[in-house]
Amino acid sequence: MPVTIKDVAKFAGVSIATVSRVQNGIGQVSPETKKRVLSAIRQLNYIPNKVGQALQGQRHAALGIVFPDFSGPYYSGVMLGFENQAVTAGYSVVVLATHRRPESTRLIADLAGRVDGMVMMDRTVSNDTVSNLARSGIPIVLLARPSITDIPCVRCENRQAAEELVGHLSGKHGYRKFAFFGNPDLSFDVMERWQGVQSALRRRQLPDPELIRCEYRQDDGKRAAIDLLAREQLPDCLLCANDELAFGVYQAMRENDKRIPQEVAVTGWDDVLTTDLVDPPLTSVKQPTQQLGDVAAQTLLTMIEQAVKPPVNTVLPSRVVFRQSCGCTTDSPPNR
Amino acid sequence: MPVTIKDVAKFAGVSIATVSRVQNGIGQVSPETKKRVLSAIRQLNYIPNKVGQALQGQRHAALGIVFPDFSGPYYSGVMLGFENQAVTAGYSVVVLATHRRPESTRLIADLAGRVDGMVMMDRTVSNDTVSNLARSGIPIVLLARPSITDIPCVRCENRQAAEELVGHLSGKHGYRKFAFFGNPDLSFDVMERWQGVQSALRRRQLPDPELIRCEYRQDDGKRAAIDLLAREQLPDCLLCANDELAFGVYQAMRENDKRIPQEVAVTGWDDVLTTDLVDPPLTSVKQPTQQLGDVAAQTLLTMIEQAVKPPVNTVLPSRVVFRQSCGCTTDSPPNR
DNA sequence: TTGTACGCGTTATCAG
DNA sequence: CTGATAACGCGTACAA
Repeated sequence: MPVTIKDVAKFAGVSIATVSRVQNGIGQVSPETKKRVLSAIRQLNYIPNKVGQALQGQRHAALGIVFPDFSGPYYSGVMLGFENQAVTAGYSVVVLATHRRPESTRLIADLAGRVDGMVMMDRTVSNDTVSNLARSGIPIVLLARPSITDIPCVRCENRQAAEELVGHLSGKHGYRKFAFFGNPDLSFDVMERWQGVQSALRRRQLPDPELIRCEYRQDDGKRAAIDLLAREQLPDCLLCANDELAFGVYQAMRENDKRIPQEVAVTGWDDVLTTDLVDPPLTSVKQPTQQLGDVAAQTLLTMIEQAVKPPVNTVLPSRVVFRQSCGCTTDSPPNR
Repeated sequence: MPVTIKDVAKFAGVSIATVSRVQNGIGQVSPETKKRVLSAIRQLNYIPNKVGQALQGQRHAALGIVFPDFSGPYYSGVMLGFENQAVTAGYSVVVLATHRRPESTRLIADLAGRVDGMVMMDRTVSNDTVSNLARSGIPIVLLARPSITDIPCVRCENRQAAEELVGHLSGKHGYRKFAFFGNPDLSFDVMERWQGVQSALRRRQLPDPELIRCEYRQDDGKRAAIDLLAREQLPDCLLCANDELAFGVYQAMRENDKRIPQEVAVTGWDDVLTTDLVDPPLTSVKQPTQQLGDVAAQTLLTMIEQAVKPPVNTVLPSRVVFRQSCGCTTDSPPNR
């Protein structure tokens, strides 16, 4: 049903090659036939078939991006940056969320067959799968996930932010007993945050933090906090691996009439849009999500188009934003 | 560089057709050669090329989805539902955000060339462009946008929700002067919400609401609210076209020491994740975003696979969630 | 049971 | 300047 170059050629009374020449502006065509061809193209509303082009040109003009999930503003930020760069460079974007599906390895292999390069985020598949894929020749960039062999990776700084956060909480507010909400095994970022918090406390000779293992959604944080409230004594401060967990903790505290930060301080991570509107405003660590997508796309495009090796490690800076949930009375950053 | 069916055939010492037969389980192959072929496939790590398959099968095995933008939890909800259905049905998902780009018409035509069907959301391109595209034969589903000719559309209910919202605000709280934040020209949903509010007020013989024209982001709401605060008298209640606008209004009110809902009531729309955690908890209208994506994908798949005409109009129910920003003292829904 | 040959839509090459 | 033809990778009639 769709109109092909063949149809145009027949309609204009010329050869396929001539239509192609006009279409792509390559080679010599007499003004007269050119006009005839262009008119035929317009009348038939001919659009070159992408699949034919891909097959002949050995190029998909598409980039893939693999997420573990989609929920939350973190992912939309990354996607926004990635899509923007890709489309500007003339590529389509194919998305895939693994959702911890058992067949995700197959799905990713499929994806690799329809794109010129792909970005893989965090714990989407095993290192082995990534290595195999990379060895097969397709350009790959890792996102929020450590580099494997020499596959480039782009991520946010976590350890120094943890250091700054803990320094403030212990130094300015005098907290000693910390708990960390999150599951380091589920995400490389969470792992780094947890380790950063641990070493920052050790460096100050403070007690080791307690790990409250929970997933990454609001409900998970709420449940974990309710469990915690059953104890006789609360920690001084709850460090949450992301803002959604912190919001869940807020719910649990509100429903149990516990006041933040008077009875327990809370901090988040990512600094999503509404952190300054919740009650109390949430102290969090700002991540440059959109830039993360930007840089990942640019790195990938460099690999594809120039066949030049991009930097293996790109680390984007994070920044702690102090608000009132940590015990501060104003929203401004502290003078250190 | 990638290994093709040709390579496998040569390696196994059989014809291309035989490899294809084994690969797709169609036709008769002797157990012996089958084993040889399978071993070759494994050893060479052969993965059928999607482009070749697409060209020969006249099928992309991909769906497209076009957003005006990506920001915010509303879009990620829709995307989540859509991607899930598509992948389950064996399709890849190609995303595109128009961002009011001037070349969006071309970008969408491009997209149409690499998918089997596409969903177009809200005000991404003109009705004419959509009609042309549909006439060219590609299955299209409209999302949060009225049906054009007989192109199926999926959307959320708005007018009845507006009626319920206004009924509560005027009936229970006695508000009379309303202002509506948003730009009805930018989105069909906003248009319906605005019209719904207008007629609900008219039906009650209350003064016409004032339209405060602003875009859809938090900053826009904040700016518009600051302008409003310069007046001598505020309206009784500010109805925001989405939650982000409402959050912006919150910021403006907080910075100017105005109390919600005592000095002015505020409501949002969409009911994103943190509406119950802001101060005060935001009264909003819950939209089934994920289901929106689900149903859109299913409708599209019906059109593609069964060549059967799906329902032209699918309207999913919305639900008002009453919290404290409208003047209620508890978070539970009112008894009407 | 297996192999040959063609078509899908495009671009590139080569001969005229 | 133009047209015929090969090639990309795959599936599938058709022939052996």
